[in-house]
Amino acid sequence: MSDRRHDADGSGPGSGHGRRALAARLDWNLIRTYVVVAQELNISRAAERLFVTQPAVSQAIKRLQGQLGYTLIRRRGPRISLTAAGEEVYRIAGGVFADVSSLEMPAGGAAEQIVGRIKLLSVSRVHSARYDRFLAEFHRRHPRVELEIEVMRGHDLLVALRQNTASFGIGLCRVPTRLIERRLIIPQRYALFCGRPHSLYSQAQVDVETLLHEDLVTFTGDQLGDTLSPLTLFRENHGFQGRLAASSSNLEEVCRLIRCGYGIGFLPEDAFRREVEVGDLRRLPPAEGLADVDIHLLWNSERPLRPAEVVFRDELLAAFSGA
DNA sequence: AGTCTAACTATCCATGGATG
DNA sequence: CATCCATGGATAGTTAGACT
Repeated sequence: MSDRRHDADGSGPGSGHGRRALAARLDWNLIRTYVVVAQELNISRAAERLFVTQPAVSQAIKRLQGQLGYTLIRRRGPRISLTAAGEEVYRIAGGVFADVSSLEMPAGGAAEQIVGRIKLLSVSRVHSARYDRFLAEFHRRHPRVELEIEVMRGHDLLVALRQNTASFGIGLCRVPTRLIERRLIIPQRYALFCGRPHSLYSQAQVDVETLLHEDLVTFTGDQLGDTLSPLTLFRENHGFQGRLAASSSNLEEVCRLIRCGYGIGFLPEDAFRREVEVGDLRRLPPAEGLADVDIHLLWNSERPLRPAEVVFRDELLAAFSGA
């Protein structure tokens, strides 16, 4: 959107004579779009990552080729591939984005004093005393590193990391995923809960058999069988037959629905201890919990990390290494 | 299945006239 | 002279349907 109508200098794309320098007329948004296409080698997937439709990406590539004056992508039946020029543009664009990223760190930052900004995407209710201790210690050691934390759904978090819009993610990533590096940091155990209005809340003795026919409150992700699928497996293995009474993709809302008596539901045990203590929730059997759904530190494997990000990652992983 | 094309809509922004 | 507002051109987006 940055350079509309400014090509109205009488020279069409690729016309050669009397036009402004490439750097002045190039629409950098098109480069960003192209980088995603080159990574995905699939226009539809690139469109998904960029939150636009497939034709929008197709047209953007055409415009970029028009501005550059040469072909970047060739079609082979239903597939696309990069031309030699396309490979070169991708290589150069990667360097440009790394350089632009480094602008976020003020020039001349003292070598011994790490300066910069870290944008962290996190799923809600990450509960870990060690994580809190790390954040406190990190701030004490690097007071000039600014930290921004944005809470979002697990799936959105992965999409945002692939788009390179944040430094790191703190979230679920059960299986290796394209473009995402992951390191386990916080093991998390899910257990069954019910709320105060639920009939089981005040029942003296509750066994697992009783639970099998209760209505369920679940994560939307659980229904889709993605990041929380160990819970789906558990549900199948134990033959839960209750109907789905309510669902949400947001942990807080799942907790609210359970608290309001919609049914029994799975929640991360440590994150909701407080609700149990104040009597809003009751922890149900089995005592050993249901499934482990671990929290990972996540980042884009193709992102060139800035100094503050390298320090953050290394110190976080060190803080979580060992028992 | 994946991509392209055509037709249409939405948005941005330069321009110019009206107004205080 | 500054500000506001209407207008119109250019561009980027969308959907629907055709093409490879």
